[in-house]
Amino acid sequence: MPRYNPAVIEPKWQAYWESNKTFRTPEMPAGEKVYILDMFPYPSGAGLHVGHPEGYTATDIQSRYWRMRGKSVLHPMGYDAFGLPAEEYAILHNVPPRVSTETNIATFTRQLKDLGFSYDWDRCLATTDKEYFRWTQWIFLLLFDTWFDLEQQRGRPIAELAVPADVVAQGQDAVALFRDKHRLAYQGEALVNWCPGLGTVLANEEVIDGKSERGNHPVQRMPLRQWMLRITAYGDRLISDLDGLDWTLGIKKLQSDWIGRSTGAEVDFPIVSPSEFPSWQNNRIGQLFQDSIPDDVLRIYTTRPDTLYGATYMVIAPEHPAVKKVTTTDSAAAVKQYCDAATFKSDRDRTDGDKRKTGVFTGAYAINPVTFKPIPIWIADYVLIGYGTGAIMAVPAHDERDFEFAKAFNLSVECVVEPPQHESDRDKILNGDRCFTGAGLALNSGSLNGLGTQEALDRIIAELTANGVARQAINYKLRDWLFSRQRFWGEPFPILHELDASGKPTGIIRAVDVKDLPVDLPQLEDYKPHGRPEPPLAKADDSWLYVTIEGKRYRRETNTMPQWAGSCWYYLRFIDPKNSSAIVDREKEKAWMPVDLYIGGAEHAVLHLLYARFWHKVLFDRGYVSQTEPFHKLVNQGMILGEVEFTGFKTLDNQWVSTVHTEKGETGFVHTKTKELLSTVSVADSEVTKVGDNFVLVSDPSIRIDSRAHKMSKARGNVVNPDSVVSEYGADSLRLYEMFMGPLEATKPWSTTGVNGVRNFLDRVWRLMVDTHAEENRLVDCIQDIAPTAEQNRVIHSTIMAVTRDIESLSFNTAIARMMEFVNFFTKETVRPRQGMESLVLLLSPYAPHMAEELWQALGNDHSLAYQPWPNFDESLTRSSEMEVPLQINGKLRAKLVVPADSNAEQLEHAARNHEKLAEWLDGKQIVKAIVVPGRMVNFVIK
RNA sequence: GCCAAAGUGGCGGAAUCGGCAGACGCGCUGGACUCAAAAUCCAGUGUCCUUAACAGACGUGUGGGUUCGAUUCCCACCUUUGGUACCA
Repeated sequence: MPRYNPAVIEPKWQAYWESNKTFRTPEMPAGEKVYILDMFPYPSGAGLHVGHPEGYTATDIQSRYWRMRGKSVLHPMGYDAFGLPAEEYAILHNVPPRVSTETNIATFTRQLKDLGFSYDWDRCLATTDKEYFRWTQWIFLLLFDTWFDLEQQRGRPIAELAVPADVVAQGQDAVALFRDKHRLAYQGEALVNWCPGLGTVLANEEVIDGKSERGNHPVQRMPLRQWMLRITAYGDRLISDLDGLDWTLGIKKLQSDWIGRSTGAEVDFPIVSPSEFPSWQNNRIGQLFQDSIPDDVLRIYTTRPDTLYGATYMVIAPEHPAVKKVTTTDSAAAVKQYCDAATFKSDRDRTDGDKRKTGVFTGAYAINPVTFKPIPIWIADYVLIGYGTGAIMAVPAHDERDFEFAKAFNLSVECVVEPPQHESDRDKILNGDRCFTGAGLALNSGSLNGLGTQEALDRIIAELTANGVARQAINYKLRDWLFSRQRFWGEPFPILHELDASGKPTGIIRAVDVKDLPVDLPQLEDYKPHGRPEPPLAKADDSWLYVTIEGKRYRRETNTMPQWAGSCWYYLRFIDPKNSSAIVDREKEKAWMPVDLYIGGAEHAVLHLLYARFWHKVLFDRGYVSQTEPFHKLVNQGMILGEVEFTGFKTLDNQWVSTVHTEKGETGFVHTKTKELLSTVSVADSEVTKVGDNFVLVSDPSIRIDSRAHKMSKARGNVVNPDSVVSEYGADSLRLYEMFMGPLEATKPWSTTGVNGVRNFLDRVWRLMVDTHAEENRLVDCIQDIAPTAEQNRVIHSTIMAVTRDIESLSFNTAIARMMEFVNFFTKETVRPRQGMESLVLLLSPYAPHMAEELWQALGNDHSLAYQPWPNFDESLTRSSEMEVPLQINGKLRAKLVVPADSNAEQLEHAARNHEKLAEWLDGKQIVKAIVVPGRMVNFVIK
């Protein structure tokens, strides 16, 4: 047989697997199941990136391993294909997004198949498939049909929502609007990034410094009718259910911080004159705190109601509805100017860079409901309209932000929490010259005086609740999910807006009947934005846009769903991809869920995983899935960087500058002292050397050189294309290399010589078994049907043991190292027992499946090894009869001792005391203590 | 600023429980084979000092600590990477 040639072997086995449907998954698991899932890719025009095969190989190894261990394995692949790039491409080239998407999917599929992944391709799906998004729309309708019962903490059908009698009395339309307000999918006004220059709405990521990323046009924030999903209702469950998941603590914390639950109180501050206050207060006593905010108050949210006595001013967000109402005529001009400026800043810009506080006084005052004193109402953009009530009480003595603002605008600071004795700067704090945010004893706080922070908190909430001016409240940093996009290439909403005789919306909406799903996208001639903040679907023909049902005319919803929608439930569809009567068959769902192992990039740690968990919980509440959580174990693979590069810096007159004297300026790297712009120069390996911890120029060691791996990017020109790696080294080498680079979770640099190294290993495996000099298929003569020697057995069985253990703990790099040791050992053996060779082939098969199949065939087997039982090991054969034990004196290694492996502590100590090399160390010394760990070491403590 | 992860040879990395630091691979050096080269095979390869050799000292970002013994545990600090950004 000839030399190892992946270009021949790999297509051969890919064709074999495909035509034999080797990896077809049964409808229902037979015996134990395991569901192993990749985060499916967005099929971009650039094709597969070397980052993709990293996670995909890891899951493929797991899948192939568990098949050989006899489990039913579900291992599917699909495409997250709705989204912006296809639409941008359409605008640029006038190609319908569906066409470019299908081209890209074909490329991705070809590339994935070239890598030999064992997906059940019959289950492949794309979120853009009509039969798929039909069910995405169906789930939206389920969200639309669900309200959240706070008492029961679960979603229930909208029909079960109790409608108050006074609403019922107002008639059918009132009832409909009441229900619409409680649905998990509801319409609301939300601020969007409207870019008049581009004539479109932009995502937050597309806005940089208040300008559009493309074209640098100003972007304005304006409210627009949007579909929202009430994810906040599930906030508590999304936090508490993290407990049972096998995810890293880091990701769990990230999610729980993102949800950001806080507890505190809502408090009403009346906007009345001091003389009106007593009557306002009297009216409130004994009253229930209302959901709707009365006209004469500012409602605030605080986590520290115990500091209420220290509230010396109030701040409302520039977008707060009360701005117009409270602003006095004298302040009107300044207020308008400030608020207008704020609309041109995104949340991010407001907080970016220096944190100098800005604000403007409204001229108005509110009454502090505990001190009864009037306090000024300010407008400042450090208060966000989207959190809490969009208004705060400012307690500068005990909140850093308020303190900064108070100092900037010379507002009074009153200390109401006495810091503990050990706190530094106590006097300053008590004088209001420093801010203190910790817990302490209440001070200058009426009935709270002397109470600890927690007691004061409980007491004040109780008092104010009794007085009808406050109530306990919970808030989340997490906002309701803005679910609509003013884009073409997404799922249309299955929603109709009723029109009156003149064609105006009546405000009444209805869901498209389930039997009429899917609502397909209309054909459009032109995808370009039209200059109004309105979605492109509004340009569809009337035949698509308008619908008449039971004599009423409706206009279709023209927003589309965001890219997240399709990825929220694809893991369910893989279980039953062809089902035409349900999202997934309930029995199959019960049998296959949850996903046992989910591997993907860390960039989805928050949003995708949070959104999918939310949908899953709604499906659970409504009885469509059997478990509360979809993804049992989650692993994030690390990023693969480009090759390590050495970079030096030079001035314009070509003088080297050591990296010690460089820093990042606005337009590039500059000299620390002169601020002169420097050019970066790539330096060859041979021109640098390491001195101490740094690399320096060989020609001038005073010049330090930067050494690092950068993210792969087109601009830098360090992108590695998997296709070219496959054609040069083979898919098995690529797979093996990506697993050998280091731990799966780690960020690691690419290295072409490293790929060469694993290819070299595969060549050695080949030559271990195949006679490369023979013309025909022939094994080497060393392979014999003979029992392994004890030493060979030790290698065989300890390799099986280690590789098995490492595969289960996802430590693929060390598993490969063990197989290399195996090959190094047997290469030297002139007699190679067939059984040992077969074990190696099976161990290697999840990593390098093509080569393994080829060798398996060469060893005389006539069908695929995909379901061949995983080799067993006998632990007793891994142990040798003798072992080497280190001997230490005072913890330092001084000698080594060969003893029978089963020596006990006594024998070990005895042998150690008589070891001739230790004699010189022990001579004239006294052994104070002997530490003997059988099978490990001996240590004598001497004096 | 805050949160998280990580710092080990020339490089990527390894080291189940606190017990021989540097497995495995790359690179490098030498040797065998060859007319020669490639390929392959074999051997060596942390630093320093010394030696004919054995041996020895130092060594896992830095500084402390706990321990018979620390890459591993504790404290403080430095650096890098990723995330986050006034959430009251």
